[in-house]
Amino acid sequence: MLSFFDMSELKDGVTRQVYLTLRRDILNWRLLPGRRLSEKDIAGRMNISKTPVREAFIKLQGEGLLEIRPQRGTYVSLMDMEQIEEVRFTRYCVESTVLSLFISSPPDEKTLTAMEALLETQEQAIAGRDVDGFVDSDDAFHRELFLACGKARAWSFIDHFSAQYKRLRYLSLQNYLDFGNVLDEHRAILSACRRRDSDNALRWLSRHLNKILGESEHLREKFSVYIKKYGEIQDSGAAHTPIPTHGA
Amino acid sequence: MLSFFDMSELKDGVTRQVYLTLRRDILNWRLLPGRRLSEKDIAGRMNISKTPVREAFIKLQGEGLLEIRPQRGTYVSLMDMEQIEEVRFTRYCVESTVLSLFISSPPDEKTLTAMEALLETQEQAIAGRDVDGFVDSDDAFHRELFLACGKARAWSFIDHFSAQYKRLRYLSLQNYLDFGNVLDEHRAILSACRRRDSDNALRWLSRHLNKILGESEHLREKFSVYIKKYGEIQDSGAAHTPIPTHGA
DNA sequence: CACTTCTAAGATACTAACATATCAGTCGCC
DNA sequence: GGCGACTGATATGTTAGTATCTTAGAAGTG
Repeated sequence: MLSFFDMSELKDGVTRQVYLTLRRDILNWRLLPGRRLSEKDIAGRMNISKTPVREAFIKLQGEGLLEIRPQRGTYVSLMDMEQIEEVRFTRYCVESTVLSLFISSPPDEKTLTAMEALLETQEQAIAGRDVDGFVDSDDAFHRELFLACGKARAWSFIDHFSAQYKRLRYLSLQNYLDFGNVLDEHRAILSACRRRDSDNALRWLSRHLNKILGESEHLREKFSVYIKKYGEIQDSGAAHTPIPTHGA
Repeated sequence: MLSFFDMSELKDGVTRQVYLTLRRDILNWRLLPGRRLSEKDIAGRMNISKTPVREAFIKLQGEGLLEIRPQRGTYVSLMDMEQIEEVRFTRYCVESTVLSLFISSPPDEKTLTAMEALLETQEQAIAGRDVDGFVDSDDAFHRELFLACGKARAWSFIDHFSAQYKRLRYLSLQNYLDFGNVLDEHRAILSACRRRDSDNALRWLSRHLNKILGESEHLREKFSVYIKKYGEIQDSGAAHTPIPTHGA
């Protein structure tokens, strides 16, 4: 319940601290889509001036997490389901190729061991109902795959514009508590890699990345106020309505 | 020879103008890799204050075109060949899938016509030795493909982190004047699309995107001062040496 | 001469104040 | 009552100046 203006630590760069704090709380759903943010307000709460806040806003806008309307206001982005789908598509295009690469090259025992270790980390996160820890080890699992193929930067490209995707994943995990399924999918992918069974590895990866969209149909109704609508008037509606903050 | 502080127009957003001006001149090679930029200096030349310059710097850093060293200085990024290679890899993963999609779905005559029109635009650019115009229509050609498949955002993701790739392409075109080859490749891809010949379309796409790396071997020697070195001391060397500006 | 310390210039990081645009609500006119 | 102009509050956009950090080079020391 520590709200988004914690400021317990600010060693390097105030701008960076603001950025990290806001980013975490948006992905956490402590700051809900559509919520209005104000440079002045946040600067005041954090006892800093507006400029670092403003710069953090700009960075977050670049990741699609904030929408800055010039001279009007800044809002936490609504969930753009079309964008999330295209992130998934892009990611699948790249990651399936990386997975094939990994399997077709000589199996890298060190990487396989590291990935197994991450699965154990995930198990622990499940036991502790630690959504954040689970999400971190999920990312680390996939990242390992890219690193093993010398595609670290390709991962960081994907990671960079996956912010909205991650926000949906967080919601999905919180609501369906399907941690175990994700873990099973990881196990299946890894096991197929060990067997050098490319077909099955790709099948499981596809299922793994697609699942979030399958679930999104269920989420769509329940969380429709947080989802961006097309075809309606773009400048009003849900984005402007005050939304209960349930956390501050 | 109009240098990078032109300021002929500044209708909306000073920050945006600074951003666009700097971005153009970096991709143009009017601002060379390794060159030092100063907030104060640019602000002074443009008769504006430092903040908009600073914000433009941050955006350009996000695209990998600038390197901001806190409290030290801001430099035009050196060419990071490994990053460019991974951009190419990522792009090929996505674009080959999009191309397959385009061919396997019913052929979209409107799109094919539009792409043919773009080829004519390219021909004109070649006739006029207009590198910028050529590059623009090159991008437009590929973008059309993504739009036709409903993957506009996927294109914008790729486009966003392709800045360094584009800079290398500009150099390659200026030095090898192989406009015609690029045009031929586009024609081959389009013609394969018309014949719904997926294999050949993909082969030509692969050749098209790979070419830049083949050429980069030749460029590596001639332009080595502009290329990022790994394994050396990261905090000194070429990046700091004053480099002839040949334009301002 | 080799090495350390000091210093001043100049870079980004940040602050505080001002400029400009937007919008909801109100006033006044019909 | 209905409708358009005005206005105050407040948002971001921009400016100018201050603070802090880094570094090159001078000065001092063995």
